Amino acid sequence: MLDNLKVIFTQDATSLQNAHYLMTKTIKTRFAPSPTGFLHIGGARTALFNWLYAQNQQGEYLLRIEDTDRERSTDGAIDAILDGLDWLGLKWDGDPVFQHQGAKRHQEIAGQLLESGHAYKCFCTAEELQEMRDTARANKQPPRYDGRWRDKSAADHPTDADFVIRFKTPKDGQTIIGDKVQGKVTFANKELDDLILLRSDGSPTYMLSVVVDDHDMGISHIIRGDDHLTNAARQTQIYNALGWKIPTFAHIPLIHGADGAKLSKRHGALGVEAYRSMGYLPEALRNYLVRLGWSHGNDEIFDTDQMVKWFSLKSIGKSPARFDFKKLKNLNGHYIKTCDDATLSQHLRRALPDFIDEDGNRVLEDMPGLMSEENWQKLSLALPGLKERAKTLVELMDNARFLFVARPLAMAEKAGKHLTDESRGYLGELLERLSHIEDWSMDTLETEVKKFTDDKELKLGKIAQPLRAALTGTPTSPGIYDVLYALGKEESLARIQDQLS
RNA sequence: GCACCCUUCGUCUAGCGGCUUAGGACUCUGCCCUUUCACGGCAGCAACACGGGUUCAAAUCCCGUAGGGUGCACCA
Repeated sequence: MLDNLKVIFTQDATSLQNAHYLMTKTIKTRFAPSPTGFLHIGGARTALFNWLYAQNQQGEYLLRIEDTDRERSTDGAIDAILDGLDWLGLKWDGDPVFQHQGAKRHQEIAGQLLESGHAYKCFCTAEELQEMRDTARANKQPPRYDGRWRDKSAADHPTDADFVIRFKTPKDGQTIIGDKVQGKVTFANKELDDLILLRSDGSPTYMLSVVVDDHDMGISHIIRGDDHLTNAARQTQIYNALGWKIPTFAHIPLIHGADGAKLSKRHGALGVEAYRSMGYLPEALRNYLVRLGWSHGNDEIFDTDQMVKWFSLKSIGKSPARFDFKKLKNLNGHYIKTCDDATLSQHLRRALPDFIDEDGNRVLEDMPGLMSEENWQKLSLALPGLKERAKTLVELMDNARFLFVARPLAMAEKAGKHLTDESRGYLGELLERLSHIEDWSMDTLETEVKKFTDDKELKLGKIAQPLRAALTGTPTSPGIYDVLYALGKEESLARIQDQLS
């Protein structure tokens, strides 16, 4: 920021104004996942809120990978997170920041804190610390570091032992955080012990790195899960020790599983890519997620523009929400229905190879092999009818199966019931009429079939059901004219013929 | 154990002292529409955790109780 300023100072007045604007007005949010696993649903919502707030304020939304724990961070997890955000449409501004790359700077700041007397060397061994915690617990005391090296002078330090750098938290008084969601939250300083800034191998811990990075990146608003609420107090103390401006906090409540407890595999603790594989649309997931904790009156369905326009930290509630697949599904049905065919096709192609059910089992495994370009064409003809009645892409594809199966069709029991001697007779006559149709369009087909039922003085159901059975082998399907049309004349006639003998 | 946070229909929530016989959405049930399924339309079931205050008036403010959650690592 300072470097930028210098450059701008040499330029004209407009730039100077811009610089001032940058210094004081720019809203910057960040999403800061740790790459130790996939991007789960809670993280996705945190990212969404950060993204929405930045959009709403016309600010920036940055991505920082918190990989200071080199042991547990994996490239696979990083890819999964980036891919997940991309799919959800929560593209970050600029390049992602990798926290471990700032280690030097973090160490420098730790040194600064040491010099200014805000931190100290602690020579405790792991065993000592464990013992400390055990005794505390045995005495029904909170397990905390007792500060035994806090006031030791350099003369008392061993020369050949490993040490960590600890932050010297204020002993008395309280730390107050003003939170946009939680309101004013007060912690007694005696509740907070001296946290570690630098490990014995010299590597910085999360608590140090976040503060330094958020400061250096110019983050104005920290929106994250409320599991970080106590961290906010600790971080506030570090900001104060450094004399840095404290960013605005907004700690959002967590998402629980359907049973009210922690998210389990069954109830949403899945990577967002799992939702893609279950056949959910990103806009549906976004819409569902934004309503978990945030509201705009009685509104339920938002397109992205509306979300951005209406989003505010003020309207975020404080109580945790439970994850409910039923509602997600309903929303998904809505977005499938309203999605244009071309986009829907792309989603289908992308997700089809990985389709799973809600238990995570692979489904429709034979479909990818079935889907020749010709079949995708066929599918696109049937899409308008198909998307009306599917709540997930998996369901949609499953319902589309009749398009691709080979003749003669296997007949489901409930479908076969419609094929009686009587109905076969009608089908035969209808077949004759259909074979003369030149213009195989939905309108013509409808006219022709209606004419047939009029002539015969039949209820439409009398002929539609047997026809459906013959054409699809199933008791349910899209509208019968949709089916005839998508199948095409040749295939339709052949399928009817198959059932006559 | 200690600290902090939370508590309106089964679920997500509206409500921010009187407009409330507490509204919407999902789920469920019934009816209508109808070529099946789905959509859609209509109707119905269903909640202010409990106990004290404050006030002319409380789901809304305060205090307790109970229940739930989160945090308390050389993880992030």
